[in-house]
Amino acid sequence: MGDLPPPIDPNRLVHEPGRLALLAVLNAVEEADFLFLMDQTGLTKGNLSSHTSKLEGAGYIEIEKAFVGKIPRTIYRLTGEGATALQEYRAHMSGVLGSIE
Amino acid sequence: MGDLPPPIDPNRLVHEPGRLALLAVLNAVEEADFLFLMDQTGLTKGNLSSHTSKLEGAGYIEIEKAFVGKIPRTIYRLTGEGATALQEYRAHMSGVLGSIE
DNA sequence: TATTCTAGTTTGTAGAACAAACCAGTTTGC
DNA sequence: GCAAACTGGTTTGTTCTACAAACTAGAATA
Repeated sequence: MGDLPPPIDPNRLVHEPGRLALLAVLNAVEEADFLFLMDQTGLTKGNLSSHTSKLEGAGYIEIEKAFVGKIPRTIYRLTGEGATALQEYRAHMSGVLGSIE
Repeated sequence: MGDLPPPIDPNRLVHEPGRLALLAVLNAVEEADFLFLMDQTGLTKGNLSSHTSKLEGAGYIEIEKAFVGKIPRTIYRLTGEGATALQEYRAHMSGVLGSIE
């Protein structure tokens, strides 16, 4: 059964499953490339690209474009702001889920 | 830091914050009317109406329209299916959140 | 009988996720 | 050395959906 829930108002930027997956992966590894992120999140290239752009725009991740030899290689990292947002999301949703049942 | 997260694929019908709030409230009280739900969830009338319709369409809640004297009174209840979906969502998201940090 | 209140539903719009198409550059096969 | 295929993405277009505003039917009020 459970108590009445607290106000539910998660950060929508984090709440979206695709982006949550991205942030969670980057939180775990702290550095990843495009293919690794595709593999881990199950996102298509297009979605991964647009989600990473959105997260970069929010300052939650940073994107570093470099070359390894002649092959372009893009590295993604969580920023401090992104880590904070993820932790806040986690705390918020833990509270919500805890009120259920 | 945290481990790599498990596949993240929450039930979208439940994941949407407005509907999650609705389900969580109904899970706590097991019966509620329109105004109580508006108050508890913070949803506007229009959104509450459309979210309840969607949840009813999914079989997650039942809507009983009755009259108290001459005033129509609509009662909302969680169904067994809805309770199951909510518990599954809770389990899924708990696993995801647990993998963070 | 006109006005307002209650309890919703319907409608219109703006935003966002998603997949498909596209693109620049590189490697491989013939 | 030219074409075809692969890498590593970005851009574009469509569909879905949340949201708020406008609407509605009936009841109480004045």
